[in-house]
Amino acid sequence: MNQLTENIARIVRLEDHELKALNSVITSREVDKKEFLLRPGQVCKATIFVVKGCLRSYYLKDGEYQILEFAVDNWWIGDLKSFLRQTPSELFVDALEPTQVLRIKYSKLELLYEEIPKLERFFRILMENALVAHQERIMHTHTLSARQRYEMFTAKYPNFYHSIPQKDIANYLGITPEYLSTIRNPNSH
Amino acid sequence: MNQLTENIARIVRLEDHELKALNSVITSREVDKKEFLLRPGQVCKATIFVVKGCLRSYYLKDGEYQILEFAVDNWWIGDLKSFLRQTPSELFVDALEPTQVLRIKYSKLELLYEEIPKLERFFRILMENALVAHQERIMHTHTLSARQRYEMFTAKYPNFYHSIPQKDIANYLGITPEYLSTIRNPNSH
DNA sequence: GGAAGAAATTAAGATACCTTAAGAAATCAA
DNA sequence: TTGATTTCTTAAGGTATCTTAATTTCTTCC
Repeated sequence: MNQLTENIARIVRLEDHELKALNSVITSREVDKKEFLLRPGQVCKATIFVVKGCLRSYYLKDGEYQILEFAVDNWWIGDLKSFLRQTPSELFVDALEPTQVLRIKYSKLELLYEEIPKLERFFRILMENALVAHQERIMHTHTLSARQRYEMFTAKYPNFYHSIPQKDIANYLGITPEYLSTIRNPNSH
Repeated sequence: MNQLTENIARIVRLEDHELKALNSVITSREVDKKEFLLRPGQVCKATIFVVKGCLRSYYLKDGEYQILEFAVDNWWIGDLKSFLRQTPSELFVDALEPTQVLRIKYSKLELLYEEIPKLERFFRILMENALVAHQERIMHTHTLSARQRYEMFTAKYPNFYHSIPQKDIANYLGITPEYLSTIRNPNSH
């Protein structure tokens, strides 16, 4: 068992032979800080699970970068659209710190779904939960001020937010680093 | 076959007996304009599929309503979080026009997943696609101006946007109806 | 078909957040 | 450790979008 299969086993019960089949398609990798796992134009061939560390995904629009999401311990990342359709990605994925990841290739996962129907269930539930989180994020951007969104962020990632550069947090929240700085200044309250 | 099973059959091939089992848990219903299918506090007991018409989901924050999404022909709606966890909802779901819907109860769907593994695949894929759409919506709110988001909206719902009140489109886009009005004014270009 | 209500428009003043810029602090590389 | 680079802070002026409010247009419903 590794951290990924443990995560799966928390949702669906896998038989020994299923665990074995699953483990045979998981590859491990250490990612250096600032190293890229995906760049625009490449097809996202594998889905990435973070064992320990922090990755981010972002894209370029009019020369500016925009972060889509962070992935910390026990979460998944990649370019979902590119992965699902095996089409060229529009996202960068890189590491904010030295990070250990596990990966499953698209081609292997497709076969595995046939072999292990419970894996299909796991990913259905994973996608459902991710969708709920995205809906909540959309609600927060519509209903909360920049300051409130920052407070939500620090509450959601209490162990991580100090190791993510402030300008990246600001970018993720959709504000400028200068404005985040004024928000954080206690005199601004 | 109905419009829902046709939609499913486009993604996964169902045997006759599976179709039959599926159809036995689908209930049909006409919804009047302004009629509610869900209110905060209620548990979202069924997932809703729109055959024809238009529903919306929204919530109240500080006395203001905020639309989360619209569902038009061939799309699904509800309070996903409430549905998945069978906990009290925070959302309203109501009809913007007379709408025909099909519904599947949570309790029935849970059983059906055991009986028809292909249904699990269908919903995995449905959730994946919805997640991609939500990611794109988040990217657009961060990268596009209000005017560009409005143009995306009319391009995405060419057959529907004129039947949705402008104030609701504005609300969905996260702007005021007054501002949408000035954006739409050709003199503002 | 007309009255009452709701939605859309227009405009003026207000505000949250942005841009630019410069200095201070932290991090990185050698 | 030190110099170079990146990040963070502070502040002043600017812009997209909001608020309020008044007017017009569109719906609803009896």
